[in-house]
Amino acid sequence: MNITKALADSNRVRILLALRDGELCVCQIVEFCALAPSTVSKHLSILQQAGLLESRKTERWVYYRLPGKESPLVARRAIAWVVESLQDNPRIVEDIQRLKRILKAEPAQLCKRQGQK
Amino acid sequence: MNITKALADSNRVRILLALRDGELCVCQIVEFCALAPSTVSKHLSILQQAGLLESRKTERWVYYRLPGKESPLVARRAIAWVVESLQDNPRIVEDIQRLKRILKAEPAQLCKRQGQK
DNA sequence: TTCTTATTTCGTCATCTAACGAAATATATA
DNA sequence: TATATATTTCGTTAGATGACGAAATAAGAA
Repeated sequence: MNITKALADSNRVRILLALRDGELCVCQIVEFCALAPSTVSKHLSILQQAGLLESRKTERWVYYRLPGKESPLVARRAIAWVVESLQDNPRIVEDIQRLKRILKAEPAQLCKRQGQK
Repeated sequence: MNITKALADSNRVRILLALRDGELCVCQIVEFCALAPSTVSKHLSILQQAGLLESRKTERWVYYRLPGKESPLVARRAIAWVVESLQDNPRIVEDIQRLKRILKAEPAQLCKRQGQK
């Protein structure tokens, strides 16, 4: 099934957990993952295809978020399982810390235009 | 993580659901999957490695089963999710029907020695 | 012991996948 | 208009994965 394949890559799982506290735009996720934008874009598309992410576009930026209460239960349960299973994982805990730093320290660095607003 | 990778292959997921009603020996799983024994053995080992299966050996036969209540919660939740998500899936429903036929029709055909007992 | 059966391990091959950079697309600014 | 920024699409490549058959291992039965 789509969902299990989407969850089989660790970078994709990390992205899901990074979105736990709210949406992020692609440049922020790219910075978080430390991967090429094209690679991240592909990961995001696989997650969205599986119903594990939703997105909205504003001006030049695309924001991704976890599916809301209207979304299919299968996907939401999968995410719930991932979050419960991994939120105490050392790697993930460190990820979240680092994400907070990224968001605080350099909002203007990531999306250049966005920072100026 | 191990579990998500183990769930990423559809034959492995089918095996998990086939074990929902109780343990099966490898020959029965081989028949069910219609794959080479070596392939099935590898799948079973991956599932067991991930904590999604347990096994016991009796005489010449190895029986695999879903993890019991003593087993780690993470694995049991993953299986619960898989079962809930897929038990109504047409392919899986057909799988279970076919499994029942396999178990009834040719117990002696599968494991030759076992059938004679 | 030798033979049969059940399962696993190993080596090989074809296919899948994640990574990248280059180019295409979209949108806003100069 | 041209330029800059943000994201996606495409083509390529290295490495992972699933399939098989042959051989190894385990455990009775002849």
